[in-house]
Amino acid sequence: MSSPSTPTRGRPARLDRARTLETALDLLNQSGLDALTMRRLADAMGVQAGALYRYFATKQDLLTAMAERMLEGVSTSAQAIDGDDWSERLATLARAQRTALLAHRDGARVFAGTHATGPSVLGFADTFVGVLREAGFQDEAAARALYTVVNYTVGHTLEEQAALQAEDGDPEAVSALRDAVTTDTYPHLNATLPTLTSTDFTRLFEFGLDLIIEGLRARHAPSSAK
Amino acid sequence: MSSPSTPTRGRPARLDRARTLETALDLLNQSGLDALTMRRLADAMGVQAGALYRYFATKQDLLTAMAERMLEGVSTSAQAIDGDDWSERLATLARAQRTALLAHRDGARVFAGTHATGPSVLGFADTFVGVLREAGFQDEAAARALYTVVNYTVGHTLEEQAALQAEDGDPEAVSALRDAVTTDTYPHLNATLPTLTSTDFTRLFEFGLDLIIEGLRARHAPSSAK
DNA sequence: ACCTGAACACCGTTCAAGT
DNA sequence: ACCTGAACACCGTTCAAGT
Repeated sequence: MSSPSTPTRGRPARLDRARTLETALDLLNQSGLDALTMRRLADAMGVQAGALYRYFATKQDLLTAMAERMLEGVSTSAQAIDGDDWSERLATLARAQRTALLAHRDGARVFAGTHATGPSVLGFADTFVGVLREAGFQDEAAARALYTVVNYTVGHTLEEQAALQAEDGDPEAVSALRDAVTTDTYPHLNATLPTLTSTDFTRLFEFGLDLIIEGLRARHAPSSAK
Repeated sequence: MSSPSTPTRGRPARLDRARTLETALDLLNQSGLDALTMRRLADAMGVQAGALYRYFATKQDLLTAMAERMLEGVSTSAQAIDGDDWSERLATLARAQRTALLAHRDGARVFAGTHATGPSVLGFADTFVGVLREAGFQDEAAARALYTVVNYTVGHTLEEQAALQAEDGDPEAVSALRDAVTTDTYPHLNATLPTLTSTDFTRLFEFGLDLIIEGLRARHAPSSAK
C-alpha cells in the first residue's frame, strides 16, 4: 500500500508507475509491441532494466497496466450522448473501444493479451451492461451481449491492425492472397475479392456491429418504452 | 519447388515439414505457446535448432503452417449438412472453427497471430461466402459477414482459452474481479455477476453467434426461396 | 543434401551490493 | 528507499564447416 511512490525523505525517485507507463505507451507507438522490451523501456527511462521490477512485478503486469490505461475515458464517451436509444449508445461504446485500441500501435494485441480489471475496463463494462438493463433487457442477455460486442470489437481490431502492418513492410502477403484466390478453386472468394481486400475497416466494423445490434433488437421485449 | 523433401540419394533426412509440424502441434498441446521454442522443438525432433530453418524460414512461418493445419477439414464439416438453410450451415461453420481452435492449447492465439492463406483457410472462407451468396445475399454483404463471424469467433475463443488458463494456475485473478465488482461502484456488473463469471462458454458463444445470424436474417432479401 | 557447432545479439528476471 | 552491476537461464537466427 505504501512501498514505492509514497513521499519519502530519500533521493527523489527517477522512476514511478505513471511516468513509466507513459514512456511504455510512447515506446509502443514508436516501435511496436515486439520491440517493447524491459531493457529498452529502462533505457528510455535512463535506468537499468532491473529497476523496473520495483514498480511492475512482471512484464505482463506492465502490459496489463498499459491495457487499462488505453481504455481510460471510453465509458464516459457514451454518457455524453444521453437521450439516445440503447442501440445508439451501445454502438457509441463499441466505437469508442475500437478507437481507443486503434490509438496505440498494436493496441488490440496488448489488450487481447492481458486481463485488465481496472476502473477503465470495469467502468466501460458497467456502463455497457447498464445501457441494456435500463432498456429492459434481462440480466443474462445484457451480460452476454457485453461479451459478444467486446469479443467482436477486439477480434476485428486485432485483424485491422495486423492488416495495417502487413500493408507496409510486407506487401507480398496481400498479393499472395490475390494470386491464390484468382483461380477456379475458390469461386466465391474470387467473386467477392474487391470487398474481401477492401481497406475500409470502419465500414467493415460498422457492418458487424450493426448485425449484432440488429440481433439484439430482435430479442428486445420493451417493458418501458422510454 | 524441390529443395528439401524431394527424394534424393543422400542420407534419409531426419526432418521434414510434415513431421516437424506434427511435433510442433504436440508440443503446443503439452506445454503451450510460450514454451514452444525453436530449440525445444528441435530437441523433440532430435536435432539442433538451426536445422529447422531448412524447412521453415522463420518461427512465424512455422506458426502460420500450424494455424493452417489446425483448420484442416473445417470446411467439409458444413458440406456434410446439406439441405439445411443458410443460417444453420453458417452456424455449423462457425462452430467448426471454434472447435478446431479449441482442439489445440492456445489455438486461438496461434491463429490470431498469423495470416494463414492455405487451402484450409481459403476453403473455409470460400464455403462460408458461398453459403451466403447462394442464399441470395449480395456479394458485399456475404464477404463482410465472413469477417464478422470469423472475427467474433476468434475474439471469443481467444477469451475462452485465456479464461481456461486463468482458472487453473492463477485463481486469484478470478476472485480479484469478484472483489472489485462487489461494491456499489459497478451496480450493473454486480447484478449480472453470475452470468459474467459463468464458464459455460459454449452457451456464450451461441448467444453471440445467434445475434449475428439474426442480424443477417434481418437484411436477407430472399430472391429464390430455396 | 542435410545437419552440427558455435556464435551473435538479444531476452525476462533476480539479487547482492552500493549510495 | 532506490538503483546498479552482474549474473542466470534462456531466446531466434545465421553460417562456416563437417559428413
